[in-house]
Amino acid sequence: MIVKFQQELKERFRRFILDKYGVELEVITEYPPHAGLGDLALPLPFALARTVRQPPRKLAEEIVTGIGVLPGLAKLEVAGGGYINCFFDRREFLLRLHQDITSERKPPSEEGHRVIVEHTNINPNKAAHIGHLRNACLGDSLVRLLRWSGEKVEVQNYIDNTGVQVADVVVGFVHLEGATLEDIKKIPGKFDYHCWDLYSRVTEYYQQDEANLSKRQEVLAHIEAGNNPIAEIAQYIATRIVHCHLATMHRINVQYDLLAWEGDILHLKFWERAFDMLKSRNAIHLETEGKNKGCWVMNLEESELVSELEEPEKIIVRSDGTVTYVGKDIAYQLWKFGLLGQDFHYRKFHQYPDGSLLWTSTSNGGTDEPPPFGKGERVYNVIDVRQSYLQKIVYEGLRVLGFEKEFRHSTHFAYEMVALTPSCCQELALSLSPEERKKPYVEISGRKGRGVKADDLIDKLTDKAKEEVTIRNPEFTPQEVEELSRQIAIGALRYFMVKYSRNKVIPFDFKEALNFEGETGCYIQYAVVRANNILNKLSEREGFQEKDIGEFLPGVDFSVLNEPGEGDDLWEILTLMSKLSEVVDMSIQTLEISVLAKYCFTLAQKFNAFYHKYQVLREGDVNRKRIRILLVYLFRTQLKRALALMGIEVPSRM
RNA sequence: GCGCCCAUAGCUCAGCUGGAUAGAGCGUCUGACUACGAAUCAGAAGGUCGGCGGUUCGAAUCCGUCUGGGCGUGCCA
Repeated sequence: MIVKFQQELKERFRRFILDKYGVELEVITEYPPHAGLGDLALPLPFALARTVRQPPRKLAEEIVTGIGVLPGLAKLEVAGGGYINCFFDRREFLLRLHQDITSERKPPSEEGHRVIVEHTNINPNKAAHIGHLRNACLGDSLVRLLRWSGEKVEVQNYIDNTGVQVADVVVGFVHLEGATLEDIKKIPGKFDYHCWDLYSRVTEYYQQDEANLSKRQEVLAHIEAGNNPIAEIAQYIATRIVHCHLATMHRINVQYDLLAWEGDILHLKFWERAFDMLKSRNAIHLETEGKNKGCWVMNLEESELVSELEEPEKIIVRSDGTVTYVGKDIAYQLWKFGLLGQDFHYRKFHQYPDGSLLWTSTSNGGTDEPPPFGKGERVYNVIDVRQSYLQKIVYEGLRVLGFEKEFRHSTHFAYEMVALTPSCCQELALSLSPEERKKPYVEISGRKGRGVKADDLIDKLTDKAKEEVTIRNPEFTPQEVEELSRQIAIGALRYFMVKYSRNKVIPFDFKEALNFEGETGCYIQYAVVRANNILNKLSEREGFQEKDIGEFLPGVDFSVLNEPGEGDDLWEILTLMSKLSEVVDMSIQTLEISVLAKYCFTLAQKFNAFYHKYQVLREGDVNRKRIRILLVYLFRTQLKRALALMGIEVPSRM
């Protein structure tokens, strides 16, 4: 809401500078370091001083006296070496803020462009781990932010069901366990956990004797050929694991619109189509000599990527004729933009408890009337930073095909990995080599079965939350405790996963992750719960209803807002609340969910301080009381909204 | 070798496109619950912003360089 207000101000200053000094300047606003210096600062005189060649302080004074009275402002002041500080008219601002926070947000228009966000993308051969959680929390938060800012968003989850990783688990079942499809189907309990252990046993099996690797090749060949028992086993494993992953992700409030299966990209010959396009554009060529003889390679000599490579070429099709992951991904990316001239078939895969449907791609026998998928205007791929180079090649593929706009509209949402601290490994009884022990952290490795499983972490968090809830509320029913601790656990987890900037490695540590105090999701939830408690007590004791606020507002005397003590305290929180949409824009622009996370925490902090300092229920002065009620209500509404953008719910009590 | 990223308080991190006294959380120490529930709050201690140059009226922020660490650079994904 503060953005609109600022634009009006900037325009007034821009025109004044143009009239008086004949200089066209972009007026920049910033926030003063503390509230005493005003609500908005204009460093404009410094910029003007350069062209006009006069001291900034003097210019600032001229501008302040010359520009006169501005709407919405209480006063202007010159400060420091030449800042112009603006003080808002607090009453007017508060009324605008109330209007803004209580009005409905318009839903995205149906005919608008569609944005595609791809995230999660876990290989369907083992349980999800904490690294995958970071991906899903970031991706899902981005989805929520985009939707809130009015975008129509389609969420895709790519399933690599034909790759090496699934093949390895098949090797495990068939060659290590001697299991048939029927045996595998009978495996009870957490199937993804079973595969987690099996997968690392297969890695050991390969290490015992390199000849064992031939089993992987056999299985891969069977999967590719299709219509055989091995392929059936692979598909069964992948599908069952995907259901496990969906269940895990559902626990943390993450949903998808479409599962895109790599197998379908192959069966429907997406790659062949993309291959033709690349060939006809001479974007790739068949290498006839040298070490890449027999491969189709993309020439990157003219790309800025060339400096990252030893060879200015990237193999797209191997000499045995199979396509690499990059090739498949180019085809997929083309499809996402509606550039491939081909489409999947679709059928329903799963229905979420809220009624929304998850669709899946399929190679044949799809449902008659699926909703439209693909044809995005912009595409975000949430993939960890280690794949930056491959992502660049995928986008480069679009560019060399002449799709300049789509190239520019492809965004790799890159984030750093979650790693394990040596102490965390010790806690999990994971063995480390002497070199690894010396490192600050070690990578998670599904292959080695080294990692913290997502469900285990969620369980731990939930158990701890249960303890805490029960200590504080021994009278709660088991169902209440269950629901509240779920919300608290997920809040803690989701906040933990987004509070770090994305280019920071998270060295995972149970103590930090299981914390409910300080800068945590729980802290923020607690602030909202407190605000709700006040509103609930008001309603119990005085029959207050939230809609009463709109009615008493016109009659309130707002002079309290201008008092040095209380006025300034309230004002600080109110201006902070007004910045949510600005923070959301910033988060999207920089792809930093941590910006929003930090904002929520700061807002909660300010409220907690207010909570201790000022009483609401027992305040005798009517105007004071009403303004405090207004603040509590606006705070509650705004922070709850901000938390929802990170998929964090607010418990009714805690 | 080349490319990308990181280095700020004992620990984990913020610090927006350069701007007004470098901020949080955890940990340590001192205080505050007959309640709008202390999963909280108030206060204290703790920093030559990795080193050295440069640009600028002004640099944690931009440029160069060095050091230390991480990750890429596959006919794996």
